[in-house]
Amino acid sequence: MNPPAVRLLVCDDHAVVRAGLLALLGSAPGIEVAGEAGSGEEAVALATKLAPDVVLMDLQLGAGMDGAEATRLITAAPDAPRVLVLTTYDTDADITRAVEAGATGYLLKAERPEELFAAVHAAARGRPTLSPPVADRVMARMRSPRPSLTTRERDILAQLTQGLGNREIARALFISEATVKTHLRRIYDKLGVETRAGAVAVAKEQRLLA
Amino acid sequence: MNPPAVRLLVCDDHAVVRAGLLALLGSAPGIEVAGEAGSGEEAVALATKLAPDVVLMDLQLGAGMDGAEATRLITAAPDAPRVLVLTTYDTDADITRAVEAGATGYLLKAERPEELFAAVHAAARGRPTLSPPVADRVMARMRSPRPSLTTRERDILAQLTQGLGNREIARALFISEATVKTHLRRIYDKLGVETRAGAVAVAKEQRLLA
DNA sequence: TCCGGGGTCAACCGATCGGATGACACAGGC
DNA sequence: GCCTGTGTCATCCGATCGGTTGACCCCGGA
Repeated sequence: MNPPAVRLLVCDDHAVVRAGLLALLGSAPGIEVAGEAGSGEEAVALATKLAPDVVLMDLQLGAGMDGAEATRLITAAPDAPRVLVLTTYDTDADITRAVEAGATGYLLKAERPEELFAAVHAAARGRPTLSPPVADRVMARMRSPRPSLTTRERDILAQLTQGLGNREIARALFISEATVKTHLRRIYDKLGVETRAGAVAVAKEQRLLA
Repeated sequence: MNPPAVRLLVCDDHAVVRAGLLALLGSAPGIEVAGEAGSGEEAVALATKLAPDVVLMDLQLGAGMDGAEATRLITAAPDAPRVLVLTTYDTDADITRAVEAGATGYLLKAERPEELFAAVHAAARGRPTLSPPVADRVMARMRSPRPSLTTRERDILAQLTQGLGNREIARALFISEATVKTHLRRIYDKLGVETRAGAVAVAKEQRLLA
């Protein structure tokens, strides 16, 4: 006799995609779709109410709570369900945030459906799954120590992406222009750029900010 | 007796999403999924080979041909199928390019599945469908004459997002620095920013390029 | 305890940018 | 034929930025 089906909660803000996932997963062997959520808030609520085995979570959820935050809240509960992230992007920042938030696995939407089914089952047993491109990035990160920015540098960068000048950034963060310049220099070095425009481009490209 | 089912070709580069759409649409009344494509090139080829009534097209297709280009090629053929764009984004640039490429409708993935079914049937009969947010943007564009950049201004902006200085941009485009500055000034005015960093941010944010 | 990383600040200088203005050529539309 | 939009170029100047160097404080780990 087969083990009981994995009870699954699907969270994705795009109704069409969500409906597609429900239709797809509903027909998968050994998987039972327990519910669906269109926002992070809803996912957190339903995770408690429905007590599924696995939550399939998109990271980009439009307005409101994002997928990483929802994952954090869901996995914080005692006897929490496993969270399997299913998203489009494989940037370092996204992966890191998801894993730190307690995700059990990280799958790309570009993955084959069979891989998704397998990952859901694996997650139910607490076994992690990473899409190959994601695994590559994790490995690469291991090898190259830390290309990441400090908290303060991210603050500066955030202001920079608003198009503010040094004086305005200084005022916004209650520090001197000199300090702003110091941070900017380090940011340029870390990002491998020479100008503020380049820094903004890299920041947006690699999603370095929330 | 019912009319024959609408024959549909689904194009999306994310295998999981594509499989979900197939599962979803396969169970919809009056719709028959004729095939699926994971790239623009494949979609163009299958559009000819399968001669579907409607092609459901994602705009972001990762590497290779993008959805707009595929739409252009598909609709260029005599007796071509209708192309219904189904995507995540509702930026002016995306909408404009899709419509210019010959799309019959523009739906967001956030739309309800029933709307998608209705839009597919509408498209089969040549009737356009626009998601409400998309319609809003089109209307807004009608009212405010010109928020768009000229070809040359986009060239400049593209260089700017590489973090290049005025001199480098000038050399790259074989024009003088003075000309670069003139274009930049107009770009700033159009985008409502004051600095190059701000311009890059807006460009990335609103996907004004590529 | 010493050391290193993170965060803060200062002063100086050359290079670059942004602002303002004016000009010319060419295209297409009225 | 005129006018508008686009693309090109120039000059001048003040403001800002980027580069460099040096410094101080705090904290936590070796």
